[in-house]
Amino acid sequence: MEEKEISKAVIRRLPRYYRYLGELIESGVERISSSELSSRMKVTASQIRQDLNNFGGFGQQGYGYNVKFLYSEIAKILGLDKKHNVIIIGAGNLGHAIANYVAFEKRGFIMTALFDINPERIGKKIRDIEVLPLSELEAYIKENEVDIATLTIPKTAAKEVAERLVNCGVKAIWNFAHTDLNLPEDVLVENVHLSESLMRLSYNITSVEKSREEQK
Amino acid sequence: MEEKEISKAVIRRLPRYYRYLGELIESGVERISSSELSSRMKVTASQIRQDLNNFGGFGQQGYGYNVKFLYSEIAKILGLDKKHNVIIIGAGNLGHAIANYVAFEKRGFIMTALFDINPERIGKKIRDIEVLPLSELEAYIKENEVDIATLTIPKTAAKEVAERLVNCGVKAIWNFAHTDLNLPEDVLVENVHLSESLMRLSYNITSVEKSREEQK
DNA sequence: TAGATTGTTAATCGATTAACAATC
DNA sequence: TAGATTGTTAATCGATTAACAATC
Repeated sequence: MEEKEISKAVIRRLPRYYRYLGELIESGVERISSSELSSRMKVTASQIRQDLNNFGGFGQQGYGYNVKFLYSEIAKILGLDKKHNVIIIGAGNLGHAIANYVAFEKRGFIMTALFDINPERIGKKIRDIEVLPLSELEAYIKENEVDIATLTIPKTAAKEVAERLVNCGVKAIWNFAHTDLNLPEDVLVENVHLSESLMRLSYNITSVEKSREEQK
Repeated sequence: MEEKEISKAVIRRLPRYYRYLGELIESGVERISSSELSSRMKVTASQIRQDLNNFGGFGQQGYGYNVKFLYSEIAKILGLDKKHNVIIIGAGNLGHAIANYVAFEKRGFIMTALFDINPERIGKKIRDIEVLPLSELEAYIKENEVDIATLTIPKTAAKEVAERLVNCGVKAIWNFAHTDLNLPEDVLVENVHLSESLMRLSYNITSVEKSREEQK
């Protein structure tokens, strides 16, 4: 009913609020004002209050925000109160790194299987997650619930595999391949383009150098 | 002299233009109009022209843009025409993945060394990049030019190592640790927070589910 | 109650899109 | 020359910040 349509900018900031609140809990802080959080996170207090109020009034006038309560509310908003089964296509180093990262499980992301085409990798286990042959992808998805498919394969294979996933009904893809996947609108794609990230850093290095030269 | 101050939004899009232009070159396209590129990239033609004109007039009225020329101009803007020496702190799976990704070298990012504290990893080689003990970090940086330091270590170690890097004069950090580094203003930090990316995907999954429920 | 701080409206700022004159 | 398409200005849209009344 209340369709306010949350902007991407707000969503981009939510996980960061969540992370800071988690740290506050660890250090035993029970309540926090938007201005105190503002100085820690280096964003304006106004923005914090605006962002949070997109989802409801989590604070209390004169008091601020209860850290634990706000933390759990943001968890709900982000869907971290639900389990998500995640498969990983591509059991190379990057696939390994993600499968090994146990903190994901804590947030409800359960890594259930890896897939690869390399016979040497098939059958091996990472933690207790088995590496299956890519040829069994469809059969696996038919028998197991898959909420998120992670693509850690070269870009040459990515588009084809993505289509196979979509044909099996997978609705969310975490894409590490260096390419855009052109998929139907109802399929959610979250891209992690490492090379683009590195180029942005390179851009900033370059523009600092240029402005230093100009000062001479 | 001409300090227009390019917005972050523009910089975020530049590597994507670069990628598409690279693909166009590969498929033999010699020239392209902003509207043709617009339909491929799913951004407005107006935005493409605005973005590019921040850096100069690369096109020609009535013709469009020469693909190879524009590609090489964007490369220059991104600093890809210069070599950047990159070290990697943390020779785990993620560090391995990055060290193994040869496409970075093509763009001028030369991986020169890995560092780790785990004795089992020290001395090993990835391609021909050696894994050195973290204790030698300072000595290495003194003797070798390091343009970018990559942090692929747990967040507990990240802040301390980042400070060591800054003390040695490193001016750019590519940070994969799940934490913010609070460093001096003149140190450039590019964050890759994988868990935040996964949470954004989870948010979108959740909000699709919610809107489906509301429709009932 | 007085002080603190939120929730929310209004003002500002910046980014995107539209339009069109310039020009190849 | 006529047609196409850029470069650029102006209009619109959206996001951020400021301000303050509501209220704990």
